Amino acid sequence: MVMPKENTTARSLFDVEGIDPRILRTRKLITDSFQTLMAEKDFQSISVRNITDLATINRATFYAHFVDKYDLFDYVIAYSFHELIRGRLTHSCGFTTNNLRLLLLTVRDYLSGHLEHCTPGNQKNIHPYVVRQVHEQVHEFIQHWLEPIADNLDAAAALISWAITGVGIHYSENKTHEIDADQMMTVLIQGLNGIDITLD
Amino acid sequence: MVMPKENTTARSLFDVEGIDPRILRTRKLITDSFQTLMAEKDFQSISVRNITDLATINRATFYAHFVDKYDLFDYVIAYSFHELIRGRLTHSCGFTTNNLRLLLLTVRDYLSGHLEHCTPGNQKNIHPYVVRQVHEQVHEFIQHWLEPIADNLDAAAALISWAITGVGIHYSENKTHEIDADQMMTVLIQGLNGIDITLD
DNA sequence: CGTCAACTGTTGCTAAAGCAACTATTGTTG
DNA sequence: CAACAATAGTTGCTTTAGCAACAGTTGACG
Repeated sequence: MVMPKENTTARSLFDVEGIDPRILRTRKLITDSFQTLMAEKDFQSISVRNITDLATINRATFYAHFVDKYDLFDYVIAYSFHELIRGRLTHSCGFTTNNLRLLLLTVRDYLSGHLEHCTPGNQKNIHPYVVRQVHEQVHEFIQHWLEPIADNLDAAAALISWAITGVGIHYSENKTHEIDADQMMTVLIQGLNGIDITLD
Repeated sequence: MVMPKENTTARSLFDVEGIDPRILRTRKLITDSFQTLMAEKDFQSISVRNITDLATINRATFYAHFVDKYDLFDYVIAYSFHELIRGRLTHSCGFTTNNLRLLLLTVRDYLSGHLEHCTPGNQKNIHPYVVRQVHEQVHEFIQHWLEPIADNLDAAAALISWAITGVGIHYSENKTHEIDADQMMTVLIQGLNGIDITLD
C-alpha cells in the first residue's frame, strides 16, 4: 500500500487546496465514522475495524492515512478545535489584548465540551491528548502573532501559549469564576511586559 | 478511463454481492446527489457537472458508471421502485390473485409519488421514463412467476405486466375510485382464463 | 452575426483505494 | 495451560477514480 501523497506546499495542516479529492473524502469518511462511534462508546473499545467498516473503506486504507487510532484521535481533536477557532479568530489578526481573551475563551469552551468523554473516576478532567492538541493549535496562533514583534520568540510563545491553555483548562473544569478571566489577562499582560513584550 | 467491471455473475441488476465497494460508494454518491438536486430543481436544468460537483466525484467517473443523465435517471427510478417492491413482495412468492393485487397497489403508490415532479401543464401526469422503468420491473416479476405455468410466456407476461402498469397509472392519476381495483382484478383474471392461464 | 462561456463526452496517464494473505499480538474461554 | 478467535499492522498486486486536455455542442448576449 502506497501512502497518499500529502500536499507539501500546503500552508496549514488543514489546508485542503489542491489535495486529491479522494484523500479528502476518505479522510472525512474516517473521521465521521470515528466521531459517530465515539458518541456511542468508549475510545478504547473502538477498533480500527469498527471505524473502517462504518466508513466503508478498506482497513489498509486507514493505515495509509493514520498511524493508528491514537493518531486519528489527535487529528480529530486538532481539526475540530481548529474549526471552532477559525470561526472566532483569523490567523493574521494580530497580538492584542482582545485577541488573547478570545483565544482564552475559545480554549475554555472547547475543553468544556470534552469533559464528559474522559471521566475515569468521579473527578471530571480532560484527556491529555486533547490538551496537547489544543495547545499545539494555540501555540501556532501565538507564534504567528509574535513573529514580527518578539525577540525571544520561542520562549515567549511557549510561555503565552501554555498560560492560555492552562487557564483554559482551569476554567473549563470549574466554570464558576467567569470574572477571573480578566484578572488572569491582567497578570498575563504584566508578565509579558517583564520580558519586553507589549500589547497593542 | 477504464470502465468499472460489473459483477457478471450477479443474479439481479441491484444485487450488490461481491462488487467493489468503491463502485457501490461512487454509485451511491451519484444517485444521492441526483436525488438531492431533483428535489430542488427540474431534471432538464440539472447538468452532469452539478451532479458530480455535489457528489464530490470526477466528471469522468460519472461516465464510467452511466451513459448520461438519462441513463442515471432510469437507474434511479428502477432502483427506488425495486426497493419499494422488495419490501412488499418477494421475487419467488408465486402467481396468485393476492400477489397481483399487491403488485398493482405498489405500482399505484409508487407512481403517485412521481406526479408532482412532472407537471408540464395543469394536467398532472407521469414521466414516460418512469413508466418504462416501472413496467420493466413489473414485467420481470410477472415473467418469473409465469415461467413454470405459462405456455405462451412472452405474450402472457406482456399482457399482464402492461395491464397492471396501466391500471397503476390510472389509479395514481385519479385516486378517487379505490374500489375499482377489485373490479379490474376480476377482469384481468377472466381475461387470463381466456388464454389458458389460471390463478392459484 | 459572432464570440464567449459553459457543458458534453472521450482519452492516456497518474494516484488512491481495495484485496488477499501474512505475521504478530491480544484476549478469552474451555 | 492450550486453543481459539479477533485484532493490528504490513505488503504486492489489481482495480477504480482523478486529472488535464481535447474537440464538439449549445445557448445567451451585445
